[in-house]
Amino acid sequence: MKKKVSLKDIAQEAGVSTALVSYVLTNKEEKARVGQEMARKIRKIAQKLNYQPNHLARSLKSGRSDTIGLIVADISNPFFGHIARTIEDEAKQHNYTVIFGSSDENVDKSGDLINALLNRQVDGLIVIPAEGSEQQIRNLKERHVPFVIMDRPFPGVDASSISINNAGAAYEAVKHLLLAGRRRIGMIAYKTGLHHISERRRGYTQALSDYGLEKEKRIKLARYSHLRDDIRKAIGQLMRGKQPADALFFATNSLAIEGLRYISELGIRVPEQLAVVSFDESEAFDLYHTPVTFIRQPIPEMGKAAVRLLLEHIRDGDRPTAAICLDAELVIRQSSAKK
Amino acid sequence: MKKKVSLKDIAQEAGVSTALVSYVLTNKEEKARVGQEMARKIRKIAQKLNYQPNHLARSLKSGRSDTIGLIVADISNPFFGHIARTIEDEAKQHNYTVIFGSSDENVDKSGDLINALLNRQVDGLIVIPAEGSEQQIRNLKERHVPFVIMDRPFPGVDASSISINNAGAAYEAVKHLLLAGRRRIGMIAYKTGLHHISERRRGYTQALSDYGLEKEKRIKLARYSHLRDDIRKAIGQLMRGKQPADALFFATNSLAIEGLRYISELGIRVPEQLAVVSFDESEAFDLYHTPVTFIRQPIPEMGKAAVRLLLEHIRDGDRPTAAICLDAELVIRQSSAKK
DNA sequence: CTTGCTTACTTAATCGTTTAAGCATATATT
DNA sequence: AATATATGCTTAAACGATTAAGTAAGCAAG
Repeated sequence: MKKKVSLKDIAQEAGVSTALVSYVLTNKEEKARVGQEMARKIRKIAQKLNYQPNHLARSLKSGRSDTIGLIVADISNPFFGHIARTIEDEAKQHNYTVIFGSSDENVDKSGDLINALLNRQVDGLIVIPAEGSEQQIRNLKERHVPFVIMDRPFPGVDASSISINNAGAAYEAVKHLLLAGRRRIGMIAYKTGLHHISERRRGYTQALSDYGLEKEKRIKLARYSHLRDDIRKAIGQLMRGKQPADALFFATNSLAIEGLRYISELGIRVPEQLAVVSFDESEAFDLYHTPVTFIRQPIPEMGKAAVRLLLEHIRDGDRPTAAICLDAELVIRQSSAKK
Repeated sequence: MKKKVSLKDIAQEAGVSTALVSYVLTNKEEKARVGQEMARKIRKIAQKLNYQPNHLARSLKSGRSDTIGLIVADISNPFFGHIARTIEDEAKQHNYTVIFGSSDENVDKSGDLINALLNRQVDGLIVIPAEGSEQQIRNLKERHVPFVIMDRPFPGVDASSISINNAGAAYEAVKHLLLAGRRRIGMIAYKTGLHHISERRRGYTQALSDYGLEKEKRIKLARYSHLRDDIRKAIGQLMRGKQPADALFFATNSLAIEGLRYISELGIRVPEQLAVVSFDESEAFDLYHTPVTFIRQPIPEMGKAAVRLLLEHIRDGDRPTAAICLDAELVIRQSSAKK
């Protein structure tokens, strides 16, 4: 790469010190009482040489990089992509840049990522934590790194977080299925200890028991690493016997998409034979022969809130933590129509 | 944020100079002839204090940031998300980090992004260029910034690029429709001068004329900014009259998804009444009632190739440019079945 | 004509790291 | 004994920018 133009080059050309150039180009001429003539000259030279400040050097001096680190599970998953996009936009509004990394739901990768981002001197982190990364989060807290957890708060950790009312949303979804006349409602979730998923399970369970159906609980779990096989097995189990499920509630969109693939293969009719509701949005839900009822998370609001809260933490290291909880919306379509 | 541990802190604790600490921690003890005893002591202290090198300072000194910049159109679009993911993984393999930004298919944003990334001293760029950003690319070349163009090469610019055989893939897709007995094949593409789209159009046109159907050309264009409306209008036009289209070829997945939504609304039967083929992959294509035939781009290979080529350019500023062109694969499913 | 205030700059230290060059001291070679 | 070599460390400059503190010249006031 061609050598970049530095303050020194401009200073040389103008016959002055780099300090003066710096004062002018950072608009501190008043304070530094730079001559108008000279200020104009410096600016002209800077323009001519196409000077671009070296952000690294500036950061080193100032201790601020104007960069935030984002850790998601997998940037190729549209849910996280969408989050990343809103964070990017909101960050840009505040003159921040985003560095990201995918943890792949893996604790070790997550730890490496956190370190890599911190070494690059990010001013703060937005983390969608992987299972088992609780200790890493505590560690951030101890080190007084400004950070915000998104999507998956840890109940035992006092940290700022942006999340949705997972239990409530799941409750509404299941209630909706019940009101549609379904009684044997299965749920397929990830096999994980992450709080957002347990909450969704809790909402499901609560709804069933509020309707006197606690005996009808049918939760099946799938491993992130064996998604396809586990889902097929789960659906196989739920649909077999004389009392097959008449509704399925999926805890995330990836579970639903994989599940619907199999349901189509099996020739199960939706919604006549089986109603379907899923957490999260997906383009695939629109194109399914009967558009899928789903729970829409307010992703743009979540992203904006995350960035704003993080910036407050960055600006004020002592800002008390805040757990922001937003509401999700049940979007009802044909896949959960009455029997 | 708590003050970070620096070389100075370690040096102080060990009672030596920072230079010595640096030699040890960068494994240059041999060269610098550091005593074994001392090396061990320094390493122990570093561990105890949990020293993490300041990447910014290192980069400032070395002139290398071990960071590559990625510019996509929109990270929330799964196609770009997928690309970003493979680039991230491949970069990590080589100890590089990725900073990204979404251009929104907008020249001004693209320019701002390029500058923002370069100011942050990225070692190189991978760019999926927006329409009209040709001059920005030329400018990169002039400034000797190492970069690789992905997905959308500019025919008039001598730059390294990774792309696919767009015309060939489109040709195969249309040929496939012709062999399936379709004769009134419409195409819906973006209204853009970007080469990859023109190439797809060229492939379509070529296939028609090779089969003696040049008169049957029906290309409709949609604006990125008015996707929904333009597609509805286009499909409306293609399907009306006594010679409605019996097949549709979509130039990208977002066009297809929007198009299929409307096709479902209109109650048009696929594939009986209308065969459908789309460029690019999508989960939605699997869940469509008749799984959609599509052209699969080799995204993982493209991402890997892009990173590798970029790293070669970074290592050797004089490396001649290379235009790598990969083949895409037509995945045939029911949406394009014989009439 | 000395003191003090402006104005318009420069000097120099600093951020954290790297690395060539220098400087003692000890040991080996002739 | 004089010289060379090896060993183990320190010094200091550099990367590019920021900024407090210093300086020099001009001018006004006492």
